[in-house]
Amino acid sequence: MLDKTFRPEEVESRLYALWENQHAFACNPESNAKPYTIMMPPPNVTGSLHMGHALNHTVQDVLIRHARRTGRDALWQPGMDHAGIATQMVVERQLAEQGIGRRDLGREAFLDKVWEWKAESGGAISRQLRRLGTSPDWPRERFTMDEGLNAAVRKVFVELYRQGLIYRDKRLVNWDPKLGTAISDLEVEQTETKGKLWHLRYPLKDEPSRWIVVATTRPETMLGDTAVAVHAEDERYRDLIGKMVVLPLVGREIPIVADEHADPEQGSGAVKITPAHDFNDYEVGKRQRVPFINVLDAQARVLAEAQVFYLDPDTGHFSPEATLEPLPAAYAGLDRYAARKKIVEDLDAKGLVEKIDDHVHTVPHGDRGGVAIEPWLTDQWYCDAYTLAQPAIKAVEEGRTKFVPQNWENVYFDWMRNIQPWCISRQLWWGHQIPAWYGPDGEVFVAESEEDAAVEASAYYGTATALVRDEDVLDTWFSSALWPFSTLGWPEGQDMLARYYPGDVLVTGFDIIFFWVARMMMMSLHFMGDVPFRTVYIHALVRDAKGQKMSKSKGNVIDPLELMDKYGSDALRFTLMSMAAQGRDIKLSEQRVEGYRNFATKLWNAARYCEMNDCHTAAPLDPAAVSAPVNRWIVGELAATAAAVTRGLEDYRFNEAAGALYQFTWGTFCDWYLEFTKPILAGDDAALVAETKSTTRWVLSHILSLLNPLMPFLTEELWQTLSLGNELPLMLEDWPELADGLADPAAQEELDWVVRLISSARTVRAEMNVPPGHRIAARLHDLAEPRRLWAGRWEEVICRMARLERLEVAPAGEPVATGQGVAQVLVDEATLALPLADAIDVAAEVARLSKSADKSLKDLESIDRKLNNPAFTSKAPPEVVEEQQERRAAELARLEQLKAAIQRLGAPA
RNA sequence: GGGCGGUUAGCUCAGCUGGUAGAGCAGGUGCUUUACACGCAUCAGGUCGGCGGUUCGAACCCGUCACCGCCCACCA
Repeated sequence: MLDKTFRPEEVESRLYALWENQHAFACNPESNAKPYTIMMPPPNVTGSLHMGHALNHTVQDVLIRHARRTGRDALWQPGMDHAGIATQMVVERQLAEQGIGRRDLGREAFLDKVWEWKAESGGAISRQLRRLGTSPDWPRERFTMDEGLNAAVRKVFVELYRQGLIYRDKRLVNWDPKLGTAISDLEVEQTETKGKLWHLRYPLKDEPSRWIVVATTRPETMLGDTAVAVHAEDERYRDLIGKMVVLPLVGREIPIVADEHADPEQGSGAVKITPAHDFNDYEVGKRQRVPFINVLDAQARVLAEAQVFYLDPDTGHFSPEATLEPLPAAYAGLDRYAARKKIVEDLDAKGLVEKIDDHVHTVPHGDRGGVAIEPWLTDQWYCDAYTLAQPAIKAVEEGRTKFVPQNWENVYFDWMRNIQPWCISRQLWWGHQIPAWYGPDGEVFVAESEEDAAVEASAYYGTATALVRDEDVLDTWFSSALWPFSTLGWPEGQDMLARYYPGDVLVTGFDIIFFWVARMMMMSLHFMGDVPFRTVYIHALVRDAKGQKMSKSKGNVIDPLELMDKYGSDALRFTLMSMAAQGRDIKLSEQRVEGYRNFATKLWNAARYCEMNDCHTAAPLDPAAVSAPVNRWIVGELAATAAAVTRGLEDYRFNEAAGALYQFTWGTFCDWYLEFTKPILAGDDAALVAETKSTTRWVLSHILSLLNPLMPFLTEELWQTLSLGNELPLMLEDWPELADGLADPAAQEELDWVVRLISSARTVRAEMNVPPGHRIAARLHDLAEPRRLWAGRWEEVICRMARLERLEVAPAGEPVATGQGVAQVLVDEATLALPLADAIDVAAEVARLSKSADKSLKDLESIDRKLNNPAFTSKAPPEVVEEQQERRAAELARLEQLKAAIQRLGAPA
């Protein structure tokens, strides 16, 4: 006998082990079945399961479990991402606790530490994903730094380099001074910051008593100023264009130039130009051909000597070597903020600070390190994303890859059509080291191995020459971009690729459309010649109550593991599926999870009831051959539910699949069918009992089967405990495919009528405050017998109603019961008279019926307004008009009945 | 500045092709009805953000305004 409640903690690990032992998650490359592929977005090796993962992986698991059960050869490719910056930060932080810096260890030893860390604590998340019940093909798990994937990365890098799509360039990058690395545009977050706007006086060279005022939010960068720009049309400064100013504190002579960048409306209208420390100034510097002067080191401290670079106007490249120029010793080694303070003080002391305004502006910050980004002039590797983007744009335009919901395509297009060069090098150690080697003269040799590079170098130099490998590693997203094919063995093996590429669907949140989806599209199209997946399903982001992204640093995380401990994985999964239709945000409430835990318990108890009544051992059912109306009805309802669930899963409308199951299981099967059939099971019509038990078993089995992808543990446990299948676990059983035509409209209408009759009777009881135990000798009048399937079998209805409602229904045909003590219930053409004797308050009953009559009258008027409107009858489709006419007739009849009922109570209608 | 999404019951949200506004939770009332109190029954609760338009008919389509949120760009 089943326990009273489902205890997930006792079931989940046992069933999960069972599935894994039976290789139930494995794809089968040998089979003839049509493949179905989902590439798991590889979680960070540092990650722990958060709500976003839970949603993302539940969606994928539901899809893959459904595909598997519809006979597809399903591959859910799992894996993990090495997460360059995140992982290196974790390990560095641990080392820092022991007072060790990564440079103390050196590259090799540090990387050993990272691998050690990965072996010990990396991959906690894959255990947590198991906890969630996910069913990827675990033995095929890949890591972005597996040797096979490393080879793919090297090959892609080398090929793109040879095709001119990867190149090295000196330009301004987003530099994170805390992490000491370049980062891409996407890793920069704009943060609104309260700052100051300093108005500084720059004296003219020829007239030292006269000055031009520039406004800046970053006074410390003045050390690298190489011009002052004003607008050509600006009357205030027109006469100054072409004159020189002497840069205070530094003494450098710099020109006042006319440039469109200067906006007369902003600041003082004159803007200092620091081409090596500001992206706009960089462009101005190129236009005005002024020097680019770097004044900061990698930690954003002021240099002792500025590095001056000149741009060659012909080649567009910088001078390879910097010319050094001394900077004031007072600032050397100061952090940029300390330097700012001191520089402002020193300028003020000289009377060169005109004014200081409060100023709110947005400042770029690194998304990992959290410090302000420094635009910094360095040599980095770039990928020509523009060229790679063109086929990726076309593929979506042509519908070879579709976004669901489709509106995300616009986001994708906007970004792709304005795509910038992708900075792919990072000054980190953990990651794929760039396969580039330098000769003594700086000549670069890009090759898949050191040996190959050496061969190229000797050819180039004419003799064997020592090479030094580029120290940088690649952006983590570079290897992620190859994930759809690198995990399938590219470039070595082609078999898995041929079978499982391209994937069917990619499931992800919109926050990584740019980071990942776009780049997979670009790389896959370039190297595989085909899209990486046919569909991109974009789900909502799970946020906190304020709409903030959940993050550990904000401390606003709801932990899915805690929810699973408390309510079970199935409840969490079902909750997430029920909410999957929402817009962009999911605000998760624990109450909701609790509600679906209750749903799990409800189903559990329905199964327990079936077990107690030996329904689980009943004979198999041919659903087309059922005869009793109540059984025909539930079979039809189940068939409709199955169709809704299948449709929901196929259309990525998970909430509808979940909703249909919830509604049917609780609201139809438990609330009505099981109650209807209790008297049957207690009766002595052996054939009817047998059919009802078989039907009950059949419906329960189908509920479990349809619910299985959403609630794999509970359904599997019941399936196996009650022996509802044969040897196969439920997760490998065929998906229910029900024949058309199981719906029986007559039975449906009949049962619907009974439901309404009983509900109405209950309402009367409740509103009239009839004591619960009070039995009522009710009478049913005016039944249109020919319409009723059960016209000759009233005992069934009586039996049910007597049991459920403590009514004793007299056979039809007896005179209408009237009088002061009789409440009346109308259901379609029939009237149920409930003699309540002293229990009833006549005035209250009249009021109740009058309220119904009023509503009926109002509805009738509203329908009449429509029908009396010639525009409606002439323009609306005939079926809509007809529908309204039918409604009118029904409403009119109901009104008459209500009036009659009120009259029978002795009150004027 | 450009774009996207949202505004429906007290709360969280569904509502697909325009045709009688829904669910869960919370709330009120009543139930030791032998599957389930993680339950059963029942009730109440709505100007579908405002205004205008299209339409026979608008929560839904169009315009506009307000507020909330997100993305991109810029920010002297």
